Amino acid sequence: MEEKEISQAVIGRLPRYLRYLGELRDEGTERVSSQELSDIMHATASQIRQDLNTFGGFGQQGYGYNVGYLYDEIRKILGIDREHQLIIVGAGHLGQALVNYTNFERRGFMFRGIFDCDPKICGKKIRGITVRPMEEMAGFIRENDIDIAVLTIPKTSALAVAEKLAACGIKGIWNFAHVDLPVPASIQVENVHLSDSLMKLSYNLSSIREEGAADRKVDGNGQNR
Amino acid sequence: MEEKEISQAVIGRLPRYLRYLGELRDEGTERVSSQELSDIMHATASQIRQDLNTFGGFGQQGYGYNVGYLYDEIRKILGIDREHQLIIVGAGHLGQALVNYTNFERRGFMFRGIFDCDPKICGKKIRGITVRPMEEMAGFIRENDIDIAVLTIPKTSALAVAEKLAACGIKGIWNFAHVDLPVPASIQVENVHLSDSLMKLSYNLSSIREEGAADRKVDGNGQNR
DNA sequence: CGGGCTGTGTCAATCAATTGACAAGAATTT
DNA sequence: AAATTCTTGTCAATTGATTGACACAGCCCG
Repeated sequence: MEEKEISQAVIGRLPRYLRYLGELRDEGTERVSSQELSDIMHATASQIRQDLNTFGGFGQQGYGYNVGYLYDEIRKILGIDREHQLIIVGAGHLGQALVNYTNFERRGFMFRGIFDCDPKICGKKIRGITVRPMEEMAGFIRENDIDIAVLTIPKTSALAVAEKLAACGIKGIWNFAHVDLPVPASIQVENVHLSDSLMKLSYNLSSIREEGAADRKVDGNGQNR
Repeated sequence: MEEKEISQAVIGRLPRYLRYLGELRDEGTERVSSQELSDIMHATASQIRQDLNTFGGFGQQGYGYNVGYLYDEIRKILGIDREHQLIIVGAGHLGQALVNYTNFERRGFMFRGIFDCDPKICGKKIRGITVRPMEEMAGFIRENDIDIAVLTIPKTSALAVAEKLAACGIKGIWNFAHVDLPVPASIQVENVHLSDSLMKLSYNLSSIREEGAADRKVDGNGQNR
């Protein structure tokens, strides 16, 4: 399907491009040059052109990029031009918070089911979705064409659940459990290790940077430096 | 304070080292070699040695690394050998979920206050912490030596709040709002852009990898490849 | 409809990160 | 106590990512 391996660094920047393009589109801007984008996003124009060119020539010399067209193309590249069917595994606070966050559905990530091993929670409804027992998970995935499972369970049970998910043919796992999941390479895992992120912040706090207190500098991933 | 700039790539791997070292320590292992760690973590031994050596010679030739000692040293490097005082700004689902997640406190990240602009929520208690109106935030930060603010508010209000936080001298922001915060460089921002993370997963789903369905391969950040 | 201008696509150069190789120090064995 | 094994710290080589430079395509103005 793909010609040459595309670096995760580039992929990681696409959602950010999409975000700024969406804003431009919403305010009625029709065209944008890599230089203008670069000014807004605090990235180099060269990087923007290089990144976009990985996927094809979306721009036009002397004109720039058409905002709406580029926006749609990036959506296609990211595979968010169609719906994804998700389930939440683990109906704890975080699982419930994610279900209640409607922005995901606006982007085509549809929560179809919630599963939990605690029988006390099963039957309860969260934003209209019934919490089901774990035993029903495998069947549900197959019947409802679920492609992504969101893991919001403690690390202790994460491995067992991941194996179960792998067995019933899930394609991707959005993993909030604080472990690395040893699943087959055919399953994509995207980790959200919140405490790791917090520790990084902690490190950056302690290692005070002088930097002459320049007003601000945001890197390509929107991180301050 | 620091001698040479240390790359964020290295910092990003420290929490993962810490996690595996913690597990080794808990199961009573006293010493570990970079080779052994490399086998467990699926990273190259060379990278582990290189990373650790950025901060000093923690190991001993012919012996390896002392698990407990290395664990403590990495904690110090990350600045999690002492308590951090946090507030949550935005008492929505996500904010509440984070407050209820006790693992952060176990690592020294103490939630001291919750703030929200909605007067209907103010006064409510979440895990014993009262939700306060935004007006009290600046005073609270100063009085309680808060160093980190957790931003779990919609993107529309995030910029204004970030400015307010900057004005009252916060040191770090853990940003869950889907915007880049233009704060002074003296304030550290760690972004958790959940929808970006989901989009990355979506991309990796669509670009099917053949890879001979090798059992698994986990990269240095615990991502499958 | 031609000339100047703009701005992409792309190649080369630079910079950064990762991996490999090995000398030398410390532990362990004999 | 010498020999052997183990394993770090570090340097060099490689690989990967980012930036800079520019030819040329297409727009826009007169």
